[in-house]
Amino acid sequence: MSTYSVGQVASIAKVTVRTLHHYDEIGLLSPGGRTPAGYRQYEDTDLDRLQQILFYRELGFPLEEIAAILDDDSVSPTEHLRRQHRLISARITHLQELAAAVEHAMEAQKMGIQLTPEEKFEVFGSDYQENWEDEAERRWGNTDAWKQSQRRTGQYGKEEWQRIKAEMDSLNSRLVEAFEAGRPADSAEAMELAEAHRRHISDNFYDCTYEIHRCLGAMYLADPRFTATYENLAPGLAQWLHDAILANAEHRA
Amino acid sequence: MSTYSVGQVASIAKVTVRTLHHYDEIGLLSPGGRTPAGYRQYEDTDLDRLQQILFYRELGFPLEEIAAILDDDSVSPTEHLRRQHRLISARITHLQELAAAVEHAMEAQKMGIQLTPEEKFEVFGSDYQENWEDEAERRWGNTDAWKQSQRRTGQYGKEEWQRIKAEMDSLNSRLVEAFEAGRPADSAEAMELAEAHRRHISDNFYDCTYEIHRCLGAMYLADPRFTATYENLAPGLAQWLHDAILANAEHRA
DNA sequence: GGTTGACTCTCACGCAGCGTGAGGCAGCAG
DNA sequence: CTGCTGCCTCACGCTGCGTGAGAGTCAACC
Repeated sequence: MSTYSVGQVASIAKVTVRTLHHYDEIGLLSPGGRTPAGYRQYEDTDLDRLQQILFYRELGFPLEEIAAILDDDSVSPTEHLRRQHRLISARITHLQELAAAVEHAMEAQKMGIQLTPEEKFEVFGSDYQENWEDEAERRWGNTDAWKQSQRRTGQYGKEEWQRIKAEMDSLNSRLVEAFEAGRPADSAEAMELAEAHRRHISDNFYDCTYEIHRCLGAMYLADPRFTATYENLAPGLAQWLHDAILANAEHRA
Repeated sequence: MSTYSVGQVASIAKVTVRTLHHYDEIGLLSPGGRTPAGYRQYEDTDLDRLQQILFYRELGFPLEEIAAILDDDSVSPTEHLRRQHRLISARITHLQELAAAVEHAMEAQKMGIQLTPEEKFEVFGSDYQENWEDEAERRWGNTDAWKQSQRRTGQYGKEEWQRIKAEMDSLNSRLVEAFEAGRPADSAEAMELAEAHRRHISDNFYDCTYEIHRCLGAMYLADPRFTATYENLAPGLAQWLHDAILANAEHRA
């Protein structure tokens, strides 16, 4: 088994020596051994690991995350490769969307059309990273709702979640208000709130059709995980919201 | 011509307020004006520029370079779009090479072939003109998403939840078994498991009609909070369970 | 053996691109 | 006039290295 010095590894992998030092420092990639003089000696297994590191780095993962991924013994090398392939594909898809958006912009410019502010930034929401914990995709990655929500939520940072939560809270307080004011669930106001609720989901998670929204309404009554949320706000609210969602779906369909 | 506050721009373009402040600080994107109180007021042209910035940023350009590119008056807007398209295409090509390399590695692994060190890193160097050092695009909200979903389920009575969970686990392992044995989703076995699933919900949570069960099946695909559960058990299980639930509902109705 | 030049080591500071408060004013609702 | 939300300006912190400084190491050539 041959060994390599930092410089050799650096030139093979096309990274700088400093980078290798850094990876050693933070424990991401420590060489198999050292010479008596203290020179780092990398082995073939270290090269393999470095390759993996560079793959994930190229895909935008922070080094800490990469360490966690690679040190997870429950994942076989083959699975790693599959995962990488999946991630790359996702990234490619995203870039293709970007390209399409650029083409779109070119056409709009030619025709002298003005895009709305929201339109202009649509593509930036979609992302290429996904939760490496769930080994999903391939066969069923074509279900749109899943793809969408996964793509979107995966990219949300703290501020996004705070924003979503803030929107949710404001929506909820409006729900409570209308409910406590005694508005019937099939009133115009209630239906509008239900519609806002649906849009909130569509905007932030996945395309929520009336069909799916109806299902959600049923869940709010049926599943205690959801019921608790609304019943804590106001007793009877879960039922009321459910009815409002139904009325709204009926009304718009 | 309408104007926008930092917060509005931030939510439209899906960047943080801090980012906009930063771009203002370094002179990359200064708002068209300020209110008497010092509030930043962005105009439509600022939004256009921001869009360009985000494009180039996504492609890994350092901000300083982006400023130089955008402030070069000798380049027409149309030229910019064309350039962006070229850059995106180049990046896609590179990623496709990466993907091919991964496939190559997978084959080598299957066959038990050892790649030479140089071979392993070939793709990382392949000279392509621009400096594609991917600046770390670190937006990583997944953990928060996960925490959120955890928090919701945490609202139960503990003991009861444990019993239910035990039952659920046993049911799940039977699902995994059947799924990994390759049973089709419309087989008798699959449908019976789906029926058991429905009964488990009926017994422990709520009256789960076939109608609601169908909804649940859809939710398992659409909502990541549910999907994660099943996909973690076995990749593809969410889809399979969804199909089995549908088949069962069809069958009994 | 001595010298040279390429290579390596360990600090240690610097820089980009923001994240994340702290502390304080602005503007509107009740 | 009080409270809430959004905005402001510092200013320090973090990641992922780049870039020397100062010193030891190694193989080669004289």
